[in-house]
Amino acid sequence: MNIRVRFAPSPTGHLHIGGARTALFNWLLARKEGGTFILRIEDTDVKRSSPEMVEDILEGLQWLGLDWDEEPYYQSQRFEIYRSIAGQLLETEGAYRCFCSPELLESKKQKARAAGLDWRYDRSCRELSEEEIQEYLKAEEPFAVRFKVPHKQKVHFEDLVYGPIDVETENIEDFVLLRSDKTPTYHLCVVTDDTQMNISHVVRGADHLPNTSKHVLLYQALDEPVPFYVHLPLILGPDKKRLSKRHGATSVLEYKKQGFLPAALKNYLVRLGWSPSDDQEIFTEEDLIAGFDIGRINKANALFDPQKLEWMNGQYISTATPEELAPEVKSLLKEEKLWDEAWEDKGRDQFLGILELLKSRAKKLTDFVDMGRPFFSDEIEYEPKAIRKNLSFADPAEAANLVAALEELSGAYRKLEVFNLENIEKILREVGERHSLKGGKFMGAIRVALTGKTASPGLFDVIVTLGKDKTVERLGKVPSLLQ
RNA sequence: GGCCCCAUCGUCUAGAGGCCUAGGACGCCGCCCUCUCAAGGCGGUAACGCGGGUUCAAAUCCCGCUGGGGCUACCA
Repeated sequence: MNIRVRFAPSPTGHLHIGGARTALFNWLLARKEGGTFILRIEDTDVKRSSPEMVEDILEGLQWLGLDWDEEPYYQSQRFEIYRSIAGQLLETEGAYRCFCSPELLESKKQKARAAGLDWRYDRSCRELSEEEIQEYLKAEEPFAVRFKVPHKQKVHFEDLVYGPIDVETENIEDFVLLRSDKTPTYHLCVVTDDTQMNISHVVRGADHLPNTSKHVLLYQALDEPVPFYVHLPLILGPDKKRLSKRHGATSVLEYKKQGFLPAALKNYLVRLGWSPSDDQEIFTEEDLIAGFDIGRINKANALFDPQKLEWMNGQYISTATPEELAPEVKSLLKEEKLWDEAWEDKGRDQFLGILELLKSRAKKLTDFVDMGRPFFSDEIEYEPKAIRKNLSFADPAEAANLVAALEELSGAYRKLEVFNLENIEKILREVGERHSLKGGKFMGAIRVALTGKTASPGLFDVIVTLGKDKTVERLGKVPSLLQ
């Protein structure tokens, strides 16, 4: 079977977590089966769609590496096609003209609601006589085209995730296909396009489950084959509510900005609603494509957990090589004005060494900037907390002792020919002992002097990486920092 | 309200009648490693919503309830 799937976002909003997951599942299915993944921009709502959002969606997909086949389709360029299908349905009496004005419908709706009744279009235009219709037409009354939902029938379809679903047509409204301004609605467009684009599997969010019966009816009226349906459980916010701006409803590009890796985000997303047959959590892209299986998609909605995403991202950063991380970190450093072109050539090894030191500690790419500041910049920010903890002494004698020890250490380092890990540690421990300073205490003070922080990579690594000159210089600043 | 869907640790999930004393992952807690913080290693915490059936046997099948979600637009 020739698998053709589509991701069909509406550019009325950003490409958010939920949309990205839908795109990912479509993409995985296509790539696994050697099928085709197409992108279709559903911009039929001219008022609410915007080119900026189209741009956001394309960029987001590109960032995630969800490459589409064929040129993207834009529904706004296909209005004539939808109109002709609507015309066809009018002819075959699968649809009818509705002359009710939106205002009239709104007031009917209000009234019904006030009376505590549930409202569905009352089909008052469905039985209009030919004369009445001609009269309206002659008067150039605007009309919408509504689908003629068959009476007392059962609509049935099989969803590959949710199984068999049956709905009584009595519960389905005569929905609008063409608005009175002649623009087509979603229902008409999806069915038309999925048919014309030969879509084999409709993979979309479960929020479309109630729409599906309408679509099946449309296929039947058009005498077209119904595609396979694969509805995906919804991703809800940590508060069990629909994804909102506070969590995942922001653009995936926001995650990029926050220092997430596309591979990590994809990996996290794929586990929302899908699980492998074993306990694997981290997947290479090849694993994912090979192991993806519609049969293992879950039915229950999932809650978005930012903590697990961070963990996942940290895993990807930890296992990445410094070379792989370098380009991303470079651009972040550039933004912060911390980038030095020397890192690209003669300082390259040192730069990579810094990344190596930090990567197991970083959860996000932006952490390289925060944690790496002492290495990338000479302007050290001394955390007040760090000074308080490691450079504060009630007893002046203690402070003097520390200063003396640091002076001795600086002197010894200055004279040190081979400034390597082994020698550095040996000297430091000796000096500490000579001044009766406990290892932790001494090193804590040095850590603050060198990095301004309470936490850093291993101190000896820091010293070697910083190099003799910077180490000595920073150690010399301690007296002015003491409290 | 009506219609549709769903229901295993706080979260993501494994589980397709006996393999379940319910497994893994995140988080949280503790220990180890240790110069701090991570990473890593080890251990712990914690769940089958409730009630009826069916069956020798039910987390797994059926029904009801409860709870949650979605849809209910001339939005998509």
